[in-house]
Amino acid sequence: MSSTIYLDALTRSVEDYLKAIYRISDSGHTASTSQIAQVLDLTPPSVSGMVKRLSEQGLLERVPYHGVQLTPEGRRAALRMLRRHRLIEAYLVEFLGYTWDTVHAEAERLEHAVSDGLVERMATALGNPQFDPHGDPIPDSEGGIAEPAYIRLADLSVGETAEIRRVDTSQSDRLRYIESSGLKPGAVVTVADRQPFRGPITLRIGVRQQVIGDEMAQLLLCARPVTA
Amino acid sequence: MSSTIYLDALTRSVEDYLKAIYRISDSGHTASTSQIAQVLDLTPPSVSGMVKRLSEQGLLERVPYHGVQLTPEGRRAALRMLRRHRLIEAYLVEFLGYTWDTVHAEAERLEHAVSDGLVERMATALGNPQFDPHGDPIPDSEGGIAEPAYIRLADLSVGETAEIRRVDTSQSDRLRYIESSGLKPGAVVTVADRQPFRGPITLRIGVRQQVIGDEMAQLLLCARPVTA
DNA sequence: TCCAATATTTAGGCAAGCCTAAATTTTGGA
DNA sequence: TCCAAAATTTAGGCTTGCCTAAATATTGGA
Ligand SMILES: [Mn+2]
Ligand SMILES: [Mn+2]
Ligand SMILES: [Mn+2]
Ligand SMILES: [Mn+2]
Repeated sequence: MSSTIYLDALTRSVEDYLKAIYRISDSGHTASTSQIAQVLDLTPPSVSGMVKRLSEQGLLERVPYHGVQLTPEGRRAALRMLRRHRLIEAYLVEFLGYTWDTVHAEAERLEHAVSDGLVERMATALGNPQFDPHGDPIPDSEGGIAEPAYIRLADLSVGETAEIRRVDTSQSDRLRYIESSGLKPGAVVTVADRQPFRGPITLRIGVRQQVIGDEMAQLLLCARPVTA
Repeated sequence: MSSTIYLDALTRSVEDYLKAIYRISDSGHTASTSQIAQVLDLTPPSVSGMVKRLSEQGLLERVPYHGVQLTPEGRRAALRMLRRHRLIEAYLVEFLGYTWDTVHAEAERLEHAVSDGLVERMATALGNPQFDPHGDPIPDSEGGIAEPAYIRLADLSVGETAEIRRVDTSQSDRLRYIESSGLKPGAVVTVADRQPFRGPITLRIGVRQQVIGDEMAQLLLCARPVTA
């Protein structure tokens, strides 16, 4: 078997599969065929076939009918793609006038075409940022990643204050709404009211007030204030 | 038949075929199967098959056993790729520290992944340049291209003075040699001596003197001085 | 004019990646 | 415990794009 995998010989499809599987199985868990199919917008049989090939290549471990998990090699490849994707997003926003709601689609293609060298040049131009425009952490070039544990805004109690740090979506319409509501990463909010049954949440943002639904509140990842 | 071709639905392979055919058939001429195969580093049967598909798609006209020619649609697609390729090269050199001998390979991949929007943003950031780092003309976004008629340095006579404007190679070793000899676009040279039988040419570059072989002299495209 | 060398195409095959339809396995509720 | 619904895999097929080997067409020199 191939003991070393040449990460830069992977196809676009394979790279997107590995990213998807990484995303699904954030904590030691397993990714199912249908979850992968949903994320990549493919049919389950397509995923089933690809996943078999990837396990033969040593990029993931497969238990038929029970899902897959990345091997260390697969994980390395996935993190390499995440670094690329997020640095590209940051670069396009910083230097080429992109906005956070338009940058994802562009990065989704470019991530497969840039060289390692170009990625590092972009990182240098940006000053080696830790986070992309959505607050997603950027893995370092050795494949290390810091995944801070955030709380969803939907889980805060009335009276709590927190800073929005990360946004858990790449859908343009959601992102535009979040921005127009003043809820981008960096915003500090206080929960003024919460209606039961996943009802609307009323926030204080500075002097303003803003009501948001549960679906949006689930997307906003926050950190409680530094207990100085 | 499809009367309009969606240029942004072409595959990477197809885009590279069209560029290659455009390059080969610079003047109304025809591109042969083996020429295309050589440029793209493929076997003639592969080219024969692809070329048949492309002619069915209306991107080129094919006379079996006698070569192909781009249709207006095919030409449009080829020029679109040239614009992308050359603007990407210019951008990487201007803003990301690339050198002219390393930039081609990167652009060869990125040209297929960028969106029209990104290309135009790069063009704007650059101030809509007319030429890339190698002196290759950049087609405008409507598909117009100015191909100035240059003289090869190898065709200048003793005593003639000319400005180097364009370099007809993308090979890194050649480019590095040209740069180290002070023969980049912009350099003004005078032919001091020419040996017969495609022998070495001696140039004066300012106060310096430089001897180059015929192979190199063929790559350097020049303009005679403005006859003020 | 003819024929051998050269160029091109045709034939047949393969891998990657996708699909639909059918078969099989797992699972959760009665 | 059992069985129907849901999840997954298998079977079979298609397109793209490449290859090698064999057949065919073109061409230039004797
Ligand atoms: Mn992608
Ligand atoms: Mn992001
Ligand atoms: Mn290319
Ligand atoms: Mn160039």
